[in-house]
Amino acid sequence: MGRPSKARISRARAARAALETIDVQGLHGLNLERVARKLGVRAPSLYHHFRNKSELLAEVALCILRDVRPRIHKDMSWEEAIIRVAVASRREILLHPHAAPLMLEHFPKHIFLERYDFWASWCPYPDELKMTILEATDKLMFGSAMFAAAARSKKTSQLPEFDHEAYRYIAAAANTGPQDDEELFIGALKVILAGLRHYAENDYAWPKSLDDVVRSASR
Amino acid sequence: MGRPSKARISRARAARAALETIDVQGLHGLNLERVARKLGVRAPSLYHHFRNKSELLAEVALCILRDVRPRIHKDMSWEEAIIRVAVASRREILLHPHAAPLMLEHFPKHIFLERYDFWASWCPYPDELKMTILEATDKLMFGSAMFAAAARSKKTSQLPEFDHEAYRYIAAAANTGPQDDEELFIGALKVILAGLRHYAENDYAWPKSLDDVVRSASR
DNA sequence: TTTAAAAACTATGATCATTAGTTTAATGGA
DNA sequence: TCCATTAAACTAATGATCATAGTTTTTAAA
Repeated sequence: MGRPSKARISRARAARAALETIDVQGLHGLNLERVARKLGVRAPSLYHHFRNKSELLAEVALCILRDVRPRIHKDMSWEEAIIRVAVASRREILLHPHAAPLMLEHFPKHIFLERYDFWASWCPYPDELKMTILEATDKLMFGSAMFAAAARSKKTSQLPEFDHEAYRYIAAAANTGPQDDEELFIGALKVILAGLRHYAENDYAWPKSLDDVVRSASR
Repeated sequence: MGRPSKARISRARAARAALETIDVQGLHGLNLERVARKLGVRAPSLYHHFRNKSELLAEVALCILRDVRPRIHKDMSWEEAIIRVAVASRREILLHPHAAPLMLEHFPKHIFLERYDFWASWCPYPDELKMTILEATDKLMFGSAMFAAAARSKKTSQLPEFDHEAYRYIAAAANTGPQDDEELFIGALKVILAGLRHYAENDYAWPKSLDDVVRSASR
């Protein structure tokens, strides 16, 4: 069989096929033959569209993050918008828990540039704070999503089974707070937003001994 | 060659050998033969100490996190302690950037129980907030560490090269704030701590439309 | 109409995790 | 002390899977 009259593979279709395979079989269950078969071809044919497997996986990561479509508009507050974007991103990642580790190795940095710039133009805080806000919200989102995904992937809970007598403080905390992953995450985001409203105020005296930690950072 | 008079392999020594290999050759450069050779044995011998490669990798993850030894004591404030623990953990992960992805798949949950319980006993905020604080600080730490590690692993910067004219807001922000990874991270932590001091106050009116987001969380 | 590129194939190679079966040494009970 | 069992190494082989080489057929451009 030579070249078909119509191409059976495209980067996008291949990425979708790979993602579906990952969703069902897990990341370790993914191999090129499975993806190819889903497209009606054999494995080596994929090399006409991707240099190697890694490039296909990068396309999968892109594919997931492109599906993030938060419902935001300029009528809502900046704070609400940032929460909606974060929650939408987290949900999209958790739609494909087995694929989450791909985000780390194949993060498509460029697709967030536009979003970051939009945020930066909207954000009412001084320029010096903006990168800190991005660090706080974005990294929290990814951290939270990654670990929730890992737990779902392994079908375990994030907190292990433990002796509630031996660890009574953590037991008390776990029983009292939000029981839902996402609620906990939104709570954490709100703490950050609350912090921003006050962070710039002068009466924030951080312990002097902390200066050592900070100073040793920029070595 | 049969059984040697003294065992050449132990789980701990194997994990160290694997970690050193990963540090030098990267995660993809790791294979059992390399680890075995470092211990003076051949690959199949490792199977007397680990069920499979995955179990060895889990030991590596444990190995890294056990090395976290923050300098804290009850004389310092709770806030300072939490920053020191977070920074120490982040630094330890970044000592082995190629190994960072292992944290995700093989996170040894149990080793943090003790630490969590200690925090929970010290933390001056109400029980309902404690899990939220852990979510915020821990997930931020991991998210920040993972992405910094990924960037170092690939020898790229976290923010891609971009057109400073086209994205002038993000350019302005990037030029103004802290230039150092870790400083940015500490700033984000401080935002969280500042938020905690105010979070419980009643006068925090979150937009009503946010309720939709939160409600849809606990579905 | 000829030619080059594109897109598929089959066959093959290379790398690695893993298993099977063998050998030698330590250990612990008779 | 001797023997049986277990531990810890080995060599050899298997099987999965990524990747490349070389072939065939179709499309598209010159």
